Amino acid sequence: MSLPPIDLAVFHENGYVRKQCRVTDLWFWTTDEERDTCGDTSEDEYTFIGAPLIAGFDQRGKALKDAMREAFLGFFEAADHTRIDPYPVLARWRDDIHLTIASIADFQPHVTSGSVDPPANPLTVSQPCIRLTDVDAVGRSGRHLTTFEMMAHHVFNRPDEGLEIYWMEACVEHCHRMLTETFGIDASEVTYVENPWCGGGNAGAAVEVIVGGLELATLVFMDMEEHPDGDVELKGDTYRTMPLQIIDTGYGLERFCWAAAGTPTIYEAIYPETVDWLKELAGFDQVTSRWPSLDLDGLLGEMSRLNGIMNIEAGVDGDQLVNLFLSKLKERGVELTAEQFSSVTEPLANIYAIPDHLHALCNMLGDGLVPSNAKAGYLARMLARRVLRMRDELGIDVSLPDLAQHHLDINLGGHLNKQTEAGLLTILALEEERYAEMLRKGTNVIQTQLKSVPKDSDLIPDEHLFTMNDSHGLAPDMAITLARNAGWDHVTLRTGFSAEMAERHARLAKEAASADAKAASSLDVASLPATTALYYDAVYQPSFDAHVLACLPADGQGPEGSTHAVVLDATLFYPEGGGQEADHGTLAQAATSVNVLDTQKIGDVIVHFTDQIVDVDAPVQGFLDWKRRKQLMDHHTAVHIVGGAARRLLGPHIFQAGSHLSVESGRLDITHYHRLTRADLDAMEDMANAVLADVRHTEKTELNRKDADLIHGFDLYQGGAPKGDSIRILKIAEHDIQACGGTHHDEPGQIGSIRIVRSSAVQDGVERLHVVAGEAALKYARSQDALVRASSEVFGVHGDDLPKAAARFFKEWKEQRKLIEQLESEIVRLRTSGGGDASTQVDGVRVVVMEIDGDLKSMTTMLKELTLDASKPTLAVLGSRDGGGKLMIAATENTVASERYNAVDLLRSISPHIKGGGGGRPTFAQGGGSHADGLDDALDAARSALGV
RNA sequence: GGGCGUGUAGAUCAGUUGGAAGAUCGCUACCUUGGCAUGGUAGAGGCCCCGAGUUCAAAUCUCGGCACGUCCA
Repeated sequence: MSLPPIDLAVFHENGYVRKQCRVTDLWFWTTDEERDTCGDTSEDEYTFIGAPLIAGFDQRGKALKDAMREAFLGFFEAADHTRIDPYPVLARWRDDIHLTIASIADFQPHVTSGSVDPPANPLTVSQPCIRLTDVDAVGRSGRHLTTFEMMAHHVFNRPDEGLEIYWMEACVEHCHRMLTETFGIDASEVTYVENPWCGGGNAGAAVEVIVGGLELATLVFMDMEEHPDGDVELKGDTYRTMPLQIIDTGYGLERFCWAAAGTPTIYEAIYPETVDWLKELAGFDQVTSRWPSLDLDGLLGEMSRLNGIMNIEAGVDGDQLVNLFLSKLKERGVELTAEQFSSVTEPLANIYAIPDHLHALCNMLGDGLVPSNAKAGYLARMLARRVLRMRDELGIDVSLPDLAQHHLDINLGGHLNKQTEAGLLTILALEEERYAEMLRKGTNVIQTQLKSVPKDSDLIPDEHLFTMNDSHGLAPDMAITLARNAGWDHVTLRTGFSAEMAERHARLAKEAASADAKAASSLDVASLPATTALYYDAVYQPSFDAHVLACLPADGQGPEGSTHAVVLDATLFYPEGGGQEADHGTLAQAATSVNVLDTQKIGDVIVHFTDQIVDVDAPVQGFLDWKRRKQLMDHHTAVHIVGGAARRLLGPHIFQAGSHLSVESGRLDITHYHRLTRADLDAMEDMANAVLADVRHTEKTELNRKDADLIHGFDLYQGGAPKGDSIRILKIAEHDIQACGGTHHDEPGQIGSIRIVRSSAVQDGVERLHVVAGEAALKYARSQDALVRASSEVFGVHGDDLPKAAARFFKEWKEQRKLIEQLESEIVRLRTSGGGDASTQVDGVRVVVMEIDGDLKSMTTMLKELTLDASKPTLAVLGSRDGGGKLMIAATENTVASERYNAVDLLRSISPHIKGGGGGRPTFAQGGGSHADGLDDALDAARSALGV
């Protein structure tokens, strides 16, 4: 079964009729009886270019957006909706996406699943969103943006519970009234297209709102969920109705602005100042003077109308598209060459994309994101690099921080959510440095990569281009430019290469995704009741009484040595989670006591892995390994305190990127754009210890998610998105407030002391702090002392003098090593000059056969001394008893010595005496063996072979 | 999270099949010059990132670690 028609009173009352589109086959509503296309097809051109459809909005840029947003939100407020503040563009409350891609993303997954109440109902919001899927089309299509505001009105109905605020009829009525009354759009310009929506496991009827050939909004009526027994089929999946009915609307703020401005592209409507500024900097008007006959305005007008019907998406082949454009333009009486076309469109595409990318970048960094080579941070770096590349292509000499400063002032009114302006500019300056460094290295990479490619070649082999892109960050077009500069004058980029590379990446990603399928726990505890967690309310209690509900065979699930999985009605044992390791201890029954080796949470049930069986349906007494628990708590609370110190000292971009708490130490990963110095660590350590002294009590509260978000905001979710609808919050005075499910001290002073041992790099943009606290801090200090003591005993100095002594010994070691080399070669000189016993003349060649002390390295030094002087043709055979016997033979190159003797042959003939082998070049051979006592025989064999 | 790449002189980088550690710039001294720019000659400067393994022999091959870079999700 498919969905029934959307037949609403609001359509009939406003003179709409239902028709089927002859292009897309979709059903749509229109006031025009004659109309046979739905408005959003390859035959519907934009009608608003140069002829705005929305009157009364004469502003441009930020002022236009502000006025438009206010008109929208004001309309829905007047219609009893509550206006809520937008959420961050970084979706920190979710673990499935990095960026907020739609207004409904604010409420997923907890509100849309029904487990948490929405902040208001019905509500209206204008949510800044970022989508990077079509990043390549931005600037070129005239309408694509990576960042936009999705204006919306949302309703969450629960008809089963009698909560029905409004559904399709009222929703479309609101929409229609707003379009025609608030924005004065003629109803004849508006078509409503029925096009069901599905995604992410949900589906529902939906209406697309098309105005002037442009999709201004989508109204989704989400009331179904994917289910095998569902009776509605959409795009191959079956769905059934669900208890929650959600209205998910999305109105494109920037598209409303465009329809009101009627500019050739959307970018001129929302970023006019930046577009003009960049045009001036890039000298765009020179393009016009280059071809005086070219009607630039006419061309741009036709192009933007064409953009409405042409499908410019990422991955479309560039050359094909140009040809298509040229032929379409020709049909419309605009004739120009491919060269003229690209010299107009290429710079414009960059000029349009730069403000868009800067907007996304400022919003992301503004939310406290740190650029990185992985995860969300990489998205920011990619955008920054795209801006820099486009800037360089335009030949504009303005730094990235200056571009951002301009954008911040003009298009954002100086507003950043969290990050400071100085912080933003610092981060961008660093990104520009990295980019410049990458380009500089690129020139070297080109040389090594293309060594095997002839200079007159037309094409660079694909493999080289892939490597340059994937491993060195040089995009194919950039690699071509660099190659041309480096002397490969004729190389060009093969048509369709970029598309192939994207495919290749997609394929690799798919393979990687299909490769990891993790086995879930096989223990079946789903039928057991949720275990009552005692560890939050009684953090200092070491023992408890409980009742055994189940004792299952461990079945290889637990740690080594565990035989059974025990479930109790309540427990004080903390199961591993939130980076904190599990509690250990014992369970005692009458006469027996078993060890708890691990504790895990499976669903709502806490499982104790034990080394023996316990009686089921019987009382039990549990005892924690209190020393272990206390140490884990020391580290956990300490890590919160250190995290707070980092945020206060380093800036608002510090977020927790992960943590691990064990008995030995605590690890805290924080986002930061610099490597940390010891001075940074010392400052944090001082502040952390001051907190121990100053803060008497921590505050632990439990709030439902809605209130937690409202009261504390999203900085709460440092350690990732919590799962349930109830949030535990740990507050350490004003120093640090976080959602955390771990066990914590009531009194920070219990920790004693905190040491930040060192920092290391996890990935670019993430620093790992190694922390020891309490007993572990003491242990650490002792082990450090022991190191110093042991080392200073070796040198025979006092611990304070250790660095000086080590430096002196290292320096002397180097000097003496040099001296030994000199002396060794001096010995050789003495033993071989002036007719010493080791040296014999044979027909004009000095033949040296001698045993020396030393390894291969010092032997080569001596051989050099002997054979590198061309005025003294020499054949030298050196032997050493080092490591089973070494032999080394060399002849002075390009002399009678090298003509007469072959070092390799000679070596092979004598090396059996030391039970070894060897090889090398005819003038230089070396080898070794395993029988040092045979060295004399080997050297004698050499002497007799040489006749000396 | 996955893939790929790179760690060699103070700096930037070469280093072929495992077989004698190199270039350019910089540094020091000397020569050339009235002085400077420049030019010339000579020299100093290396735990070839760290640790194991294979081998007669490892900067080079294998494994592990550390640090950095890059692409993708």
